[in-house]
Amino acid sequence: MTDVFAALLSQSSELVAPRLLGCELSRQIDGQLVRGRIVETEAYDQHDAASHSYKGRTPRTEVMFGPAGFLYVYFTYGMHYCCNVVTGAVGQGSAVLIRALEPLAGEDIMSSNRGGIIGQRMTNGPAKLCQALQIDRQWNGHDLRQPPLQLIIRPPVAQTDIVQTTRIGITQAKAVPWRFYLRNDQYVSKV
DNA sequence: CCGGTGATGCCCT
DNA sequence: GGGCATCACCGGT
Repeated sequence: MTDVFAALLSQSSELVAPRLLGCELSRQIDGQLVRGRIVETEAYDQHDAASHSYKGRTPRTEVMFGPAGFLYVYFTYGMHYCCNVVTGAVGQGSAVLIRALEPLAGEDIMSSNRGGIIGQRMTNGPAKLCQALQIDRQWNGHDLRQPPLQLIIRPPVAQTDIVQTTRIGITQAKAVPWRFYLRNDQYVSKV
């Protein structure tokens, strides 16, 4: 396959989730660059009771069943957005939740979007980083190869720098170890 | 630092 | 109508 981006993301969410650590989300807002390094992810899959796609295709989860490399944005708890990178083959219903970023550029814009918060609490949670990058429902289904919101693939991080553990904030399939984060990274949402 | 809790809207049963 | 892949704030330590 010549399309490296699609080839990488077309793998299972369980494989893609650790691979996205060290990759970057790049966003342009009013001509300004806002960028962050992914430091924490979680995998979700159709055969996974914690996944939105578990009960099959619905209008809400339609994007999850589409091609890899697109963004699945969902709204939860009446006020928060979270974003996922769709993975796997078409029809598979799998995605990787982006749970935390290390800010690399545009910290002033992120801080402004976050009500003035600076530092780790600016982007150390899935809804926090969406707020910082101004990602909401209108970005659901966005092609992550296209500006103004792109996923930048970086070389894989060393296996020894990755911690694998159980996912956060779910009530189903709590034992499944599909959360991945960078060891000793201060921007991870929770140790 | 820690745990408890209220805010608030949409999706699916 | 119940539950939710969350967050900020509050009070006690």
